[in-house]
Amino acid sequence: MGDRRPLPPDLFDEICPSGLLPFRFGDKWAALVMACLEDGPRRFSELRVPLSRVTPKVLTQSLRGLERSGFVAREAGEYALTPLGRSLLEPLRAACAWAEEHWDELLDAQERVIPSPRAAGHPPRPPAR
Amino acid sequence: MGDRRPLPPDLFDEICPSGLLPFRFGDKWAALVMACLEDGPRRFSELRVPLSRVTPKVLTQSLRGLERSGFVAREAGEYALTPLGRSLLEPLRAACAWAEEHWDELLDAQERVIPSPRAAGHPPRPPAR
DNA sequence: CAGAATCCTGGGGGATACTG
DNA sequence: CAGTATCCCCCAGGATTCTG
Repeated sequence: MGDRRPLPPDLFDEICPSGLLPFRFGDKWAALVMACLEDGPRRFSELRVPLSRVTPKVLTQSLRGLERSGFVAREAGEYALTPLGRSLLEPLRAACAWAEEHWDELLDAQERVIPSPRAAGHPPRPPAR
Repeated sequence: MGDRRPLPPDLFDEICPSGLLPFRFGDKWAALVMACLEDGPRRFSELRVPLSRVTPKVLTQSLRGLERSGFVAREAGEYALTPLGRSLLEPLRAACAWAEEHWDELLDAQERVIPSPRAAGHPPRPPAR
């Protein structure tokens, strides 16, 4: 590892903590929506199929957010990835690959519930896909 | 692009939307904390230097969250990345690299504020580092 | 079909103050 | 120094209902 110099106070001085940083990008469903648009434009109703657990309002919100960020464009009722959005798929894939690769470690960590405040949380959802 | 087959309804069937997926991982400051631990273990007060805008309570929260996820371990007042946490730095880096590479496009999108509900948001923070 | 309007709730996360 | 304890506010995001 490095040299253990003290951390400079201005390391993140004016940085918006995770504003434009694509970790923690978009809202809860954004990543999934992006994935759905991978193969080409989709209409609202098409998106609702795999995202059946998302209410239309929330899906709309998510899409509007992605539009505002410039990742998705809507044209004639069709949602499509912009070039920028498509380029974002790359780091997204990397992240997914990482998750699959470390899936069991992630679940392990979930198990050995460290004394969390609100304990007795959700039972870990079974993996899928 | 692909074949435009309809999206299968079970595409994300049992998936926790972005639960274990490292996009949208942790809380607001998690990524920054991880970055601070890159060069080796740090004590609470060391972390507070670059994260001066984060209150101790919130920083603690963030650290506890990272512990519970198995990304950070605390030992004798020192916080350090676990192997799992360290491995997460890779996709994180990829994401950061992407952000830097598309910085101007990201800002552009921010500018041309598409008719958002609560308009007149924050002025875009200037980039740093 | 493609949303918009309305209502409601949890908890993320900031400010401030206090403690072992 | 390394956190807790309180208080509080906002808003993501879900349920439900209504509309062009």
